[in-house]
Amino acid sequence: MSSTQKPSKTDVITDFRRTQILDASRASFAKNGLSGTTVDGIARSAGVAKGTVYLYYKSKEDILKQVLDEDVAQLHGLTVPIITGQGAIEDKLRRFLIGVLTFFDEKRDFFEHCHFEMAPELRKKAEQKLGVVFTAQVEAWRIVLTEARQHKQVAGIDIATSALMIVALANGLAKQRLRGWASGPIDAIASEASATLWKGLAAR
Amino acid sequence: MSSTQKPSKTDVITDFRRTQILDASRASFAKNGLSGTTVDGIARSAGVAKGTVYLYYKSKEDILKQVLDEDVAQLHGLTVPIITGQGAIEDKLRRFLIGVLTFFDEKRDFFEHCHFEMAPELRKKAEQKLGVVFTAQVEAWRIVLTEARQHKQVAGIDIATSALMIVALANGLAKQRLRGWASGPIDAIASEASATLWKGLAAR
Amino acid sequence: MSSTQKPSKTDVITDFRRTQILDASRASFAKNGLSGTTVDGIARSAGVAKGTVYLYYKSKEDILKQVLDEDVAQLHGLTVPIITGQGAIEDKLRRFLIGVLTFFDEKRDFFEHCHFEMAPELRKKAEQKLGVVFTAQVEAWRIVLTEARQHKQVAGIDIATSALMIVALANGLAKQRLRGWASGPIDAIASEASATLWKGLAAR
Amino acid sequence: MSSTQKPSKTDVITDFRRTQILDASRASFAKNGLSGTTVDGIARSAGVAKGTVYLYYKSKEDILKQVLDEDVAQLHGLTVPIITGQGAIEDKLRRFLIGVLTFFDEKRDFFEHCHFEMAPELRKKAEQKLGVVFTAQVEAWRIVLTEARQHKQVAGIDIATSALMIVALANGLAKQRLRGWASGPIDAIASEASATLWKGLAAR
DNA sequence: AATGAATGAGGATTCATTCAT
DNA sequence: CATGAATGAATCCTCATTCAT
Repeated sequence: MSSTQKPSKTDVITDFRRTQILDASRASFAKNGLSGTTVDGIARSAGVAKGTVYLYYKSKEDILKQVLDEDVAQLHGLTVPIITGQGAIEDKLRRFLIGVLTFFDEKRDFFEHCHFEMAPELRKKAEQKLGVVFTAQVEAWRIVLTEARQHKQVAGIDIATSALMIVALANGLAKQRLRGWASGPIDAIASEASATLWKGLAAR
Repeated sequence: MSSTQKPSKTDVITDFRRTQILDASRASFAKNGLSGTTVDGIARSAGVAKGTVYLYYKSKEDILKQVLDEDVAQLHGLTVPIITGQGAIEDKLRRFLIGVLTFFDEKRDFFEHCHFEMAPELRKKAEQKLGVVFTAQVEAWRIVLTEARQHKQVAGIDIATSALMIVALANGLAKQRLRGWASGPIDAIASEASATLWKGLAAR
Repeated sequence: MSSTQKPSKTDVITDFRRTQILDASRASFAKNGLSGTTVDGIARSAGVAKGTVYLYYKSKEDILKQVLDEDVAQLHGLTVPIITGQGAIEDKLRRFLIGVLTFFDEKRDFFEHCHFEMAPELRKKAEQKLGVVFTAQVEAWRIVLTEARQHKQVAGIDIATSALMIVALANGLAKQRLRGWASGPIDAIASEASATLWKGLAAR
Repeated sequence: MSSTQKPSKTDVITDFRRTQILDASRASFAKNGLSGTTVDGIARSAGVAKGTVYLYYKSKEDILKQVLDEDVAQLHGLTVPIITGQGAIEDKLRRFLIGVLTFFDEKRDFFEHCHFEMAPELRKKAEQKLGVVFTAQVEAWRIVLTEARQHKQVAGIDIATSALMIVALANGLAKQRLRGWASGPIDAIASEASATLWKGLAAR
């Protein structure tokens, strides 16, 4: 009986349109870059008229914000639970790397490529949002590592830097792949890298 | 007395102007992004008239190419010699990280931020150039690690991935700093990270 | 009831706009020359915004092409049927001169004046198109004269040059008028010139 | 001992420069059209610096004026003396056609092609100048024909139109050739056309 | 006299946004 | 709700002209 149980037809259409437009936009941002993407093109891809786009988003910038928000949320959901969840650290490490690499492999161009074509103010905001995720990742790792040190599992003196390293390595590897400078199966790379990293981090 | 000792006045002016314009452009690309940078703005920053910019560079894209070329060359010169040079691997690791972090710290926004606002074709070229440097770094590390393994200094089975990890970590850390998600003195981070990484890579 | 009877409103608007813009362009090309014509000016004359011009024509050059095509077609339709149609040759001659003179009198400046301000490649194309009409005129006259010779109506040995003369005379007279070096009623000139020319061409 | 006998060195240089620049300009106007011709290009072709051009001509328009003046004078000198000179009318006709066709064959593109790219005011002036020559031609023919009629050599009632026809035919033929729509030796065309025209004009 | 670096007005074109239908 | 025609600000680039050397 709640309003969420009986979405009006209008709501359904609205949802449909918003998704339609957002998907087309994401694709275009990834393919053509931010300034290479035109509202005309978005409308055409989405199969609606240009004016319709403005019924659902108030500007091109607004569209970009939504795309970013969705992606940031996805990245967060895909990685932080792994860190804070159950399991051996080395295994978490491996699964974390897989998560990050998979996410960026899927986003391909968009995330890295278009992120920085934005107007200064928007860029700042976008970076803050993405920064929140990375900071969450680092923080989650810091907690995990701190606890592990108490169990003498890890040796590091500077836990904060260790946490940073993990996240940095994950993103660095993702970027290499993104740009095509490194290829090969994600699993293999994640296994190898997590093993090496764990060896570096582990006590003794 | 040779002609190289007495550059013509024209040459001096040309050099001066090109530098003047390139510096203004680099700053603007970093601050405003690629599409946020206008030739008018570049000219104003450089203290010359719009037309003057076109006396020295044939288009906005041409300017960007020059900026990229210079930066890529600088990154290469700043990092590869460290890897191929003399010294203990752990020390090289530390100095390599310092080199990469320093470079990107200096470039601040530009390199990462503007790199991806480019037109698709130009982007491809820029990535190829940057890719050459990263590939050179990875290859240099691979050679160093391979030799080290022959001396039983490193344990890795998959040397290629290890080399990739080093470069990825360096760039990942650089990016974190670039975006302000990680701060602190470069030296400290580099020392800590290289120690940990070396522990992971070293034999035994 | 067919679709041709009920053109969509869009079609009507499109037709209207294209005509509106083309007319303004033709006038400006005639008055100010090719490089003296600005898209801004065309838009102002046509009573639309600059951007609107680009909704209907993809470039200034495209507009010029359309103007030329229309005019070339008109010239063709106005002259060739006279030559190939029925009637005494002397009468055709007179009517042909009238047709050509009338056409250029109407076009006033444009046709002759702006034709040659074009970029080399476009100029070549325009000349080819106009050349097609003139060649068609010459060829039509050649056929008429050849047949007339078989009936001993004309004396000429070199029919090809005679045909060329007719067309050249028509255009030469048109140009004189166009530039204001010759005035007077078209009919009088056409009558006099065709009589003289026919006397020169006719047998005996 | 007059000043014309001992031109100062400066005068010689001035003359040389002016000729140098004018020749380069004429060539460029012919090849690239009026707006396709740049002062930079003229200077380069003439082998001088851009600033030097402005030492001898006060503007691009000024250069064009000079080129036109020279060409108009040449056309005049090449045709009017033939008409007013000695000889049978039919022969004069032939030689007149040859003169006009030769002139335009030599000028090729320039005269016709660039004449009309000019700014309105300049165009008017240029047309006036050229009009003077054509009017002079027409007037010279009118005098010749009028006298001939007194000797019962020509039949025409409307001598003015006959004179106009001659000049129009000459220019019409010249244009055909100019644009490549008619080729063949000038002499043959001139002979054939003058014969036919004379037959049309002559008494009986 | 000659140079050519510097200028900046001017013009073609694009595209985000609005609004009447 | 949806449309797409219309808008005009913004941007890149050209080139005639000037002037310090």
